[in-house]
Amino acid sequence: MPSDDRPTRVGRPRAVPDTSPELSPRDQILDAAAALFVENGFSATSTRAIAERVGVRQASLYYHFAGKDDMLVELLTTSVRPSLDVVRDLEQRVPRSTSAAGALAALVLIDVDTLVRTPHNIGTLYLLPEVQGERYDGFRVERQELQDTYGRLGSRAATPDVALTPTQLGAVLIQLAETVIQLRRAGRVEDEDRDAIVTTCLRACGLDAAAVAAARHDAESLLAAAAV
Amino acid sequence: MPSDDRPTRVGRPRAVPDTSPELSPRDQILDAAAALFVENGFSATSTRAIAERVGVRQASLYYHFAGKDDMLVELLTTSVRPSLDVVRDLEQRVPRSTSAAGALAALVLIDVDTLVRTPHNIGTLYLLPEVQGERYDGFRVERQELQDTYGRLGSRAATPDVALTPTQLGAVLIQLAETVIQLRRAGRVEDEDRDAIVTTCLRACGLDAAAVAAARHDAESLLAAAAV
DNA sequence: ATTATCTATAGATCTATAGATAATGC
DNA sequence: ATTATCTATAGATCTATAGATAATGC
Repeated sequence: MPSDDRPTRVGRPRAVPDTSPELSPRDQILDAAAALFVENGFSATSTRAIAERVGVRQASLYYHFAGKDDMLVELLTTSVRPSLDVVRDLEQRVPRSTSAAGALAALVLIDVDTLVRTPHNIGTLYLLPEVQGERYDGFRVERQELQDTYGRLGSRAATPDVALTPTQLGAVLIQLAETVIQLRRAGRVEDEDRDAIVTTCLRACGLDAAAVAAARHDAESLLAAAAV
Repeated sequence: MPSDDRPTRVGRPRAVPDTSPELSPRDQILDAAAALFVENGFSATSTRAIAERVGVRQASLYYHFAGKDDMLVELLTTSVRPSLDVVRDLEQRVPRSTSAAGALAALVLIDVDTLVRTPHNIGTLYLLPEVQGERYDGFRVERQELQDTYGRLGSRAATPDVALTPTQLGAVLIQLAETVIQLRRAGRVEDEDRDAIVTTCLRACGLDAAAVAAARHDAESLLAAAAV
């Protein structure tokens, strides 16, 4: 038989034929929702707009999701999760011999990289005012854990003349890492931009040029070891 | 005559008596809108909700504003304007003798201070996705001017071993200053938090502990001179 | 029988306009 | 006469549910 037979799906066919059948309908919806939430915000995005982008009728969304909220919840958690996983692993595995500054540099690299690679600049979703609502507590807890890790690693890396508390460092460092979100909004993010962010995080911890270079080197080995 | 006569106003009286007659109706509306936009976002805030908070009927808003958009435009511009005014003045007036690092420190201090003092944490409005729309071009131009100033002053202040371009520095420094927005979201902002931000901005430019202290000292004199 | 869609629609908004009304100002 | 409100409402949404339908799976 000719292999260009569309792998037919169960269920009533769509009125408009599926343009990306390689994704599950659920993932198609999430992708469309992400793009629209990022561009217009959550409340300004109607379920109708999401459905149109997917190519299904508005009501069909409710077969896959209970409502818009659930789409946002899922997008948020899948967006911190990768960083958080690597981070948990990293903080445990960091051998005594490795510099805290190296570990911090590795964390920033990973986090920035995740934010750059994520489709539709999903990182902006953190900034939506709706995410302050308790409906999204779970996500905010995970994000706080990431911020705390920044604070711990930053404090361990910091030179003695840095007066910031771990809490302050956590806030400042995660904010710095998220500069990449704004850069992406403005245009393409180059390798030099990522370097600039990593370096600045290390500078914030009081490291001088030589120490920054050393930390970046340590980060490379750490990440090479982590990549399976 | 007894002076507790309410200074009666022109126009039909409100159904519910005015709770803050010291503000013009226009300012009452802006204040309510600011609070609600910050808490719930722009699209999630209905004109009805704004009117309720003010204590007037929904339709009455349209006597003062053509629509929600116009409220946001006005809030945005009045929120960058103060920083921008001081900054324009500062950059011109900076005498040759003053250090660029001092000028940068002064800029950060002013900007952070503005963001801390502004009612309802209005700075968060920058982050609303709706503000990306061309309806708000004017505001974004002004903000870009502020960011460029960060870039210029930062570059002049930076030690030779700092590899960031002025553009990169501008993005990083303004992002750092705006850490205060997130801190305010989380709770009260202490003097130490502001210090932490200023110091980190200077560190980002490669300054060591001694240079940071010197720059902060220069900033004090600059600001003392600026305050009329 | 199960799955994934569709059509149709109820009910709840929400924005903006038209026109009336109740004050002060002249 | 002017000003700042009010009441009433049209028209356009928007979310979510009910129930029908057209595929595949067994």
